[in-house]
Amino acid sequence: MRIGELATKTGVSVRALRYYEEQGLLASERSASGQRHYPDQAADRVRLIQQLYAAGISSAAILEMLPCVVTGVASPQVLSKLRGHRSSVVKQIEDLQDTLRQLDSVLAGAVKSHESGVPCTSP
Amino acid sequence: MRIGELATKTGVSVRALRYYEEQGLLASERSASGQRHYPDQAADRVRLIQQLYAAGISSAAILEMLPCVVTGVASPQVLSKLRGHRSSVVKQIEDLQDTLRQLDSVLAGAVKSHESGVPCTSP
DNA sequence: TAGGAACCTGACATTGACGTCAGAGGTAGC
DNA sequence: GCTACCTCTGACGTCAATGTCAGGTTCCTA
Repeated sequence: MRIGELATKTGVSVRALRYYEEQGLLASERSASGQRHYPDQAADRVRLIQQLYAAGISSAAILEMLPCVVTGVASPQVLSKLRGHRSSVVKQIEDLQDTLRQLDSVLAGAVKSHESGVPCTSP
Repeated sequence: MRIGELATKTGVSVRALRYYEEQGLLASERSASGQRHYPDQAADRVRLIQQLYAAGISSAAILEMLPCVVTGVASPQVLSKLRGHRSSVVKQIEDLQDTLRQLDSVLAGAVKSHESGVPCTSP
């Protein structure tokens, strides 16, 4: 498929896809005229990339770990970096759960008292 | 306390604290010479701000919700925004848990096979 | 074969949360 | 009062993942 189709299929912009290629994260075959063509599995890879981005992992780090994620085989160095990312993701989850509790307590208190108190709107 | 102490106490840079004030997130008393002075509770507020930032909430949104988080009273509009942020945090957590599973499956596979296979190092 | 949609490269713009630097003034211990 | 450190404002720099625009080429359908 061409880049536009991949973009609509994955919900990622054309610009972002070209950026992924620029970063070495996503390969493409080129037609004689220079247009990019992708196999079907490219969509999965794009989703994987997005997922790793969402975990706060940089493109350089993704580049490093991507082949391992695909092949399932990693050198010890890459392995330890993966473990590092893993624990950072775990910490992010814990922090977010903390935040969730904060928000929940605010929501609980606010819902109870928003009729009687002085509601705050804009600063 | 002065800004340097607050910075070391919270692990947030002096620059960031001034930025928070610039955004209206953190107030300070000024001495006659113009230096910022903070009460002890400022440290808690800074931590709260950091927590909200970590949840991907923008400074404008934090500014809006901060008084409510402190007082526990919110207007219906702010309340619905808070709910919106809540669900976005929930989604972030779910996404990160997905990523965690991905990383774990990679790690499991890689640990098993990193002696026999062709390890991938740098691209 | 015409014309509009899709694509190309290249380059500059954007956004948010700071980093950093300059030049000047404040604070505190001795 | 000296000295070392702290703080001030203001302004420009950074970084990463895109957005956007320009000027040109390619594809597809009627």
